[in-house]
Amino acid sequence: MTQAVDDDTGAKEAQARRVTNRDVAAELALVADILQILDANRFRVIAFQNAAESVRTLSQDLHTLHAEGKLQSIQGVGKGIADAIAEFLTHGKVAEFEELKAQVPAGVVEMIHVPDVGPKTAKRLWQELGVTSVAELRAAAEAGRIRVLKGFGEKSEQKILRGIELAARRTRDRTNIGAARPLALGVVEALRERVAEGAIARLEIAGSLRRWKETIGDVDILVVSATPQPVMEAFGTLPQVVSVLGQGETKSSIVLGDGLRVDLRVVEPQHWGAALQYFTGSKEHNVALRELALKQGWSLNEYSLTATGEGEAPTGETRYFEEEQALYEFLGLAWIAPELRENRGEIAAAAARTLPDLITADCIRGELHGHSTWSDGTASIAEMAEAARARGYRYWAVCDHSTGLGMVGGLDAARLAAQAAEIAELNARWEAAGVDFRLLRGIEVEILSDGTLGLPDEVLAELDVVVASIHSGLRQERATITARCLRAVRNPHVDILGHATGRLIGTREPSDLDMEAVLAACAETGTVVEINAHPSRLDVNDVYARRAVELGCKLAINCDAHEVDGMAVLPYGVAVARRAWVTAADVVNTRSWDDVRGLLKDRRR
DNA sequence: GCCGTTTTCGGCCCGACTGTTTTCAGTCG
Repeated sequence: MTQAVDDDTGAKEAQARRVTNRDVAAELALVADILQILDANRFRVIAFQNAAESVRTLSQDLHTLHAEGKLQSIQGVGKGIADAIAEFLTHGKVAEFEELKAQVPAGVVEMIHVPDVGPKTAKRLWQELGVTSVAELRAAAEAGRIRVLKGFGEKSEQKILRGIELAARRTRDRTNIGAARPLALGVVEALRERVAEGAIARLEIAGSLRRWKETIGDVDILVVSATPQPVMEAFGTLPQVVSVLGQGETKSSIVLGDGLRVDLRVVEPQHWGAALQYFTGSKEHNVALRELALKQGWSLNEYSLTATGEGEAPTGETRYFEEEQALYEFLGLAWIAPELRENRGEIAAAAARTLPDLITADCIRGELHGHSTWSDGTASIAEMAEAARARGYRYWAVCDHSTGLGMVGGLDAARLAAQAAEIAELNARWEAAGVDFRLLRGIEVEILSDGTLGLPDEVLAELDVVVASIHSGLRQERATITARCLRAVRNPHVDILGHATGRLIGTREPSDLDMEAVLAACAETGTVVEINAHPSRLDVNDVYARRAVELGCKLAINCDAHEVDGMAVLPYGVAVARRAWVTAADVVNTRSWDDVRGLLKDRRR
């Protein structure tokens, strides 16, 4: 359809079409920062922060919701913010926000992202010293110009310089879980080695790592110890430590070499349940839980419940919980798995006893996407199969790249036939030996730029499993890449849509796909949606996986292994599924191959 | 600015640590 563009309205609207959920979330967060510096009502600030977070984790596209007049259905978005979002979507900016931005230099907003510099500090340094950027902040601190201000001293300057240093050290705000988890486990191991036998009675990694969030802000370690002091000292002097941010009687913070911050908290045994709950979060879950407690007449903190006098218990009565589950039960809730604690309906479900029976890693009976030296893998098919068997799998699909992905020397029909002979030979050997394991013939077929596939249909039809993925042209415009993806999904031979958005966490943005349309098409055609378990991908993510199941899709959790150790990432994929409220029944590769085959699209084999 | 098995108005979670103070504000989680 073509339309005359007779003024700049059309151009603006064309530009506005490129506004993404992420853009809106960033804008709302920026407004929250500015409002903080301007010392606005703190609840107004929180409202913008909440709205930003809701938009950021939204599964549906804002443009769609706007067109349907449903912006206010987003949690934390009322009339005011809905109107602002609508204005941003159509015009690319919001008049009211532009006025706010004009009041505070962008560099001052950046300053509040320096650790230990908050809105109050940034505002004073800006207004009293004329500091308007992080660079100027560093210069002022180095020149000793900050200590002259009332309430600041030499240590304040050092703290600011250290904050700038730490901010520069970390390449991004959050660390990928695939990097953070081994680092955290290493800290725990080193800590245990350096304290006396029995000094640590209980220990758990809490925080976003316990919730298996895809990126980790910092690591929270919770400990019960009769002798906290030596534990604290050992923690502060671990070999991994590059900086000690603080050390008190019950709380210490350190920074590791790559900038990851680790907090250690020591609590008494009777506080364990409340403390573990508290430090596991999320903040949003905790706020909702405390509100629920207040309605029942109890104030909740990291130690206990204390009666407010509003309920039946006398004011000041205190309840302690040695286990987390007892705390949840006291509030009338089933225990909630950490992965669900994001305030996405889990508290209501726990109250109604309708929480899902979440999938676990040992439910996985085989995988439907992995590579070998036939394309860009580092191990032979036989080696990969042995690794799969060692993990207790009953089947593993050899899905090397097809032609159409130049750099990895993908398989054409002839090489695929040659590969089939190798697979058949291995399968025959196991069958003769009575081994309950089989390799599946598969392909990771390239979705070409127009939505056609890297191999012809008649070749795909012979295979057990066809995974279709996009590896290039990821930056195509929304309508183009969506149509391309839909065409592949509608191919009757495509069983699984591989790593749909193509994102690489922290380094490559997801494609601008209309995921609602893609997932709906997967549901309609019976195309299985992959959760790619590689921690740099985790694609689809928890939000889309949950939406996929809501729309009626089946999922597959695949490691996309390129080496024998590549199957070790399975827990990350399972965690995405758990965060998406997924049960074993939603995931095809929790079943035997005979059952999986019946669920796949192409039934002509 | 948002929101409602207390409410369309009046709430909106709670504590540790730090640095600079002589009682607390700021920051963070």
